[in-house]
Amino acid sequence: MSLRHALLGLLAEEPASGYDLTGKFARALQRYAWHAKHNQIYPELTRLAGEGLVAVVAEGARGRRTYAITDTGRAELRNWMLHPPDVFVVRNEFVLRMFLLSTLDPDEARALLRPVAEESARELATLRESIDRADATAPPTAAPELSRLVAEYGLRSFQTMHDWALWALDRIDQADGRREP
Amino acid sequence: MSLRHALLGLLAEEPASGYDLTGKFARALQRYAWHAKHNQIYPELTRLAGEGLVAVVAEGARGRRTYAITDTGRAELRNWMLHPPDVFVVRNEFVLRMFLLSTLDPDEARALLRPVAEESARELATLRESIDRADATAPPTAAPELSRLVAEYGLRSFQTMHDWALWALDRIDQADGRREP
DNA sequence: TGCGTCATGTAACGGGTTACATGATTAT
DNA sequence: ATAATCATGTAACCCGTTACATGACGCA
Repeated sequence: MSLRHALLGLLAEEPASGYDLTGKFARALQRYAWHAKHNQIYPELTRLAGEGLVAVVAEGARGRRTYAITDTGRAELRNWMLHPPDVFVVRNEFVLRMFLLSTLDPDEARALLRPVAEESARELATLRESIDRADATAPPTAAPELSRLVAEYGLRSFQTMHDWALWALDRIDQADGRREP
Repeated sequence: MSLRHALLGLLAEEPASGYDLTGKFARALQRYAWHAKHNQIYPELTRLAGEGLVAVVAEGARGRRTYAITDTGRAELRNWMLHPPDVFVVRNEFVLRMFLLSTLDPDEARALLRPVAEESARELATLRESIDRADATAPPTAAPELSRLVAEYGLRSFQTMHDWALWALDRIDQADGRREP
């Protein structure tokens, strides 16, 4: 059950409402870490509050409830972080599709790989920009910015995907006896 | 519903029993593409057979049933492959944990990153070995080996993870004002 | 004969998706 | 006024996990 720990983790940074958290998933987490929508987030927040892991710290307009993590919640999050499972279960539809590329013929494989090369380049540019912006605003002597680490991981992952897609396209061309200028 | 397409894809290569397919998931797919166990695979095969996408082509000892993909099944697989979704939903607990590294202090983050560096190195070595073995046995003028492509993707992904973990450890050390010899 | 592997299943439960549903506030 | 955004929820269904369950075959 990773959703609750994702929520606890986000609330450990700063208090937020279900709506805010939904936005954070959509903007930051869902591209490479975890995906959830409001209809899953709201009931889970209610459950977490019932268990005392989070608490409502403010109520605003339109029924908005701002949650904050409690000490119990922090302890639960810490415990979860410090005890990772031995093996991580992977379920990645993109990689599955790449795995099954061999069921297609070369032209079709190329048609699938080209958008991969393009989209990874776009993601890469977006991430690079937001990292550069963050690096520039933070003072150079700042405390260890641990959140910078995962951004770098994302960056490198998209770079890898991009390089690989270009390599794969090239290899298909060669095996196919064709050359592109 | 990717499981059925994973099964169709594996059966597109060669006929297999539920037991065989369970083994393929455990050995090949589950580390980076898709995960499923026998209790999910057997019922799905029954369903696929009911819909005419696969068919039993042999029955052996101990109730073993060998399935093969049908023309209908091939058409369904092809259609699925050629129509990828606009956005891929990602749910990766490992990356989520890296995302939440910033909720820990530097010593704890280091303790989590060290095994990452080690395990990715091991995975890398295993994959490299099996790729080299496959490259060596295949004739150099062989037809486009599309299945070689995803192996390369796995290789590069683990390399990226490894390099990143070492970089992250180093960066934490620096920010922490410490040096390791 | 007994252990390991091959081989297949069922049932209950929990997590995640799709679809449905409502209403307040703010900006134009 | 009215559209966009903010803000929260419920219910049915499907997929995946955990636990339970059984038995045949091959080898030492």
